[in-house]
Amino acid sequence: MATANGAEPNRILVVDDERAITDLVAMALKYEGFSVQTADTAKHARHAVMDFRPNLVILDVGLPDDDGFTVVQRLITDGVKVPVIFLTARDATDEKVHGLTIGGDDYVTKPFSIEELVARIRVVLRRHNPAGGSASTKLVLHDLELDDETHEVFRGGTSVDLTRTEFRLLRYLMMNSGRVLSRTQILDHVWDYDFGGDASVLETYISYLRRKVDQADPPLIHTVRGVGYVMRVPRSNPAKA
Amino acid sequence: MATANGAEPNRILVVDDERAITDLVAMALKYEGFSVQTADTAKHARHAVMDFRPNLVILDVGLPDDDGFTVVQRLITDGVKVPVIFLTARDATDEKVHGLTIGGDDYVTKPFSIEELVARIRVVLRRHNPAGGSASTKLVLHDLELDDETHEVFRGGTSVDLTRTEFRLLRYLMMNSGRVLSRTQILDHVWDYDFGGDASVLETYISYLRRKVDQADPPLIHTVRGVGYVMRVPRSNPAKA
DNA sequence: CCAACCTCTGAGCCTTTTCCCAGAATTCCG
DNA sequence: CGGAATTCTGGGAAAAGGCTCAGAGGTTGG
Repeated sequence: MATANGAEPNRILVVDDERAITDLVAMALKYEGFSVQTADTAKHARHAVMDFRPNLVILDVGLPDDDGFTVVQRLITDGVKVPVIFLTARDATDEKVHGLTIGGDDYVTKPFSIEELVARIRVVLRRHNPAGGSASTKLVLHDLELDDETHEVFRGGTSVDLTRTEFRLLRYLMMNSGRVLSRTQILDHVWDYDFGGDASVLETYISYLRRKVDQADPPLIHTVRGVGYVMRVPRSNPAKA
Repeated sequence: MATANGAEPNRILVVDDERAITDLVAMALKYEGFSVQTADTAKHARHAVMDFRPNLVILDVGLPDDDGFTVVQRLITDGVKVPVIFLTARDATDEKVHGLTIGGDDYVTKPFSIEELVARIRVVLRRHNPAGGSASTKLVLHDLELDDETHEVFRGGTSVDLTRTEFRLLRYLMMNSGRVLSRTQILDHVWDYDFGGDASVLETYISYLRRKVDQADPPLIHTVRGVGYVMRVPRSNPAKA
């Protein structure tokens, strides 16, 4: 949840000149329970910061009127202290993309997966919000643990090595444990937004995950035929003697 | 932490006429928990010292209106006693610079790495603040020790020789042990702020470090594929709940 | 001025990961 | 039970990521 038990939702400002990006991100974040505003230029961004007072800014460094670093400098000058997650192009050999992580901010390269972005948002918000921040970075389901910060996964106390995609998929499933997720939903969240491939990858990765983390009893990853997948600890089944 | 369990944060005044420098340093130091103010001339600096009462001043010697040496003399005349870290250009082999450090102060040549500057700050503050300064200068992880003051590194009691870059990299990794650090993050902190190269140099240095300090068992430097690096003593069994 | 040392680059090599495919297995339903 | 739809899984090709080495260029100190 984006809010700590009923408190005000966190406000997030999304700044990018590509409409497709802001729309995509805004929709995803709203669904996550955040309060979202968007801006498409550095100028609008500065106004929005003053006005909207976001708890976090997602900022494209390739803005037409100003680069992201400058925007942040201006904010600091204005006395505004707000964490930033930068969006950078994959081929960012630019000098512009330097020193961005100095202030404890983070960055995500385009194209990204929604899941990845949301995960980063949570990490940054937790770091900057020690108040409600005793919440750990760990997801737990039965004897399966996933630690976002250290990137470690344990099943029944034993460490398991996962690849990046496996890790993201498992995180998404665990975050929504108990809820049945459609293939499309999963694909849209876990894979990069420009993924054009076949949906069967998902099945492959489910298979990988089952082999790596779901050999133990009881199984936690369940197929809902015709619908999708769900993670949960199965209710005790009396049919079995 | 910049503060000893909840005490007042240390105040640092950053004086440089280049806006990019003060911003960069201010951002980094704020994130480290210091309280920071900036000034861009000697005149402003003197006012800020009176006003802000910093515990430490970071002072460019190449100020437009006055050189750093004079600024310090004035402060002494005014009866203000505050440690100073001087910023000098790389080619300043002047005796002047050496003269500057006689008061237990220190100096750092531009361009510097954030990591290096922060390390120096801690050393100077500790020296001038023996009160709360029982914090040791040693970093320890398993049987690996790094002593900031003596610049020595031991693995399993055996001394290891590191070059400057190796040492800085190792220090940064150890300081953040348990946390996965991205390549960009490491580059931003450990390499000089004007470094324009690509991340492959980091891989080279990781390789050097592994050869020099991580041949022993268990390995402490771990690659998190697709993410970055992390130092930790591997655990196959986490604490049970 | 030379020698030693350090930093960074680029290339080659190897490993891992991702993705796609196709056949096997499972489930559903009449 | 049989057939269709759906899901699972192993194989393999292509791409990505990471490691190491040799050497160029720069700096330092004698």
